[in-house]
Amino acid sequence: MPVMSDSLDLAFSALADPTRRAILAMLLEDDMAVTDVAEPFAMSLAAISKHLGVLADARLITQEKRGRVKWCKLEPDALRSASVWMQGFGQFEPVDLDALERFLEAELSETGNAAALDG
Amino acid sequence: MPVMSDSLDLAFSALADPTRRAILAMLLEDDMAVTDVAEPFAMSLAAISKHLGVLADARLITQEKRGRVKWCKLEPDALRSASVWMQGFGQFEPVDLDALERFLEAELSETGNAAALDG
DNA sequence: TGCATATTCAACCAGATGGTTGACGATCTG
DNA sequence: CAGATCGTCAACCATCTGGTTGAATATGCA
Repeated sequence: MPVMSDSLDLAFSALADPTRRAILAMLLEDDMAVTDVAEPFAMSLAAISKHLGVLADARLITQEKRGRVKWCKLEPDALRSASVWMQGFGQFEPVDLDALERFLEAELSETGNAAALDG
Repeated sequence: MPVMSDSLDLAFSALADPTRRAILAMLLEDDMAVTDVAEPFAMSLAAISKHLGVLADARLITQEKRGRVKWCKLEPDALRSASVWMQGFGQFEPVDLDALERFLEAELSETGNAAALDG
C-alpha cells in the first residue's frame, strides 16, 4: 500500500531535523555546493548528501549540477505552504521577526557546528 | 549520548503526520475527549492515544483529566515558535489566510476521514 | 591518458515510528 | 457490587530514519 505523503508531510518531516534546518539557514545566505554544505558538520559527506536529497524531495531546495559541482539553492515555496498552514494556529499574535534571528543563532550554536550566521 | 531534540524538532516532527495535523484542525474548533478525537479515524483508540501523546510532548496540545475523561486542548505556543522560525524563509510574501482554509479542507478530504470542518 | 575532486550508490546497522492486539486501571452508573 | 466506558500500557511487528563505510560514477585538469 502506497504511503501517500503529501507536500506538507514532506516539508514538516524535512524540517524536523536540526541538521537540515541548519542547512536551510546556510542556504539562506547563498547557494552552495554539496561539499561546502557538508564542511561544518561532523558527519560524512554521504550523510549530508542524503539530507540534501530529503530537502530536495520536500522541494525546500533545488539542486542543479554544473560541471561536477551540484549547486544547492533555497526554494521557499514549500516553506511558504507550510507556513500558511501554521498561520491558522499562530494567528493569535503577529509574527516577531526579531525572534527569528535569535532562534537561528540559538539553533546553530546548539547543533555545535561552525555554521554560524555572519550577521 | 543524549539525543537533545529541541522544541522545534518535536514541533515539526509532530506536524509531519497527517493524522496529527487533522487532530489539530479538529481541536482548533473545540476541546475534545480522546474517544471523540479518535472517532472519525480508521485506526485504534490506542493509536490515537499515542498521537495525542506525541502532540502533548511537542506541547502542541495539553491534556487535562476530569473524571474518567481526558480533555485535549490546542496549545498554540509551540506552533508559534515554529511559525516564527519559518517566517524567516517565507518573508518574501505576506501570509495568505484564505489559502489556509483551502489547505485545511484539502488536507482533511485527502486523509479520507470524516473530520471535515463545519464552516 | 591518468589522477584528483565531487557526488552518489549500495549495503549495513541501531533506533525511532506508526500501527496492531489484549490486558489492565480508573471512573461512572444502575 | 457488577457492568460499562475511558484511556493507557505492554508486547509485538513492519517500515522508516539517520548514520556509517567502501565502491562506483562523473567531471576537471595536467
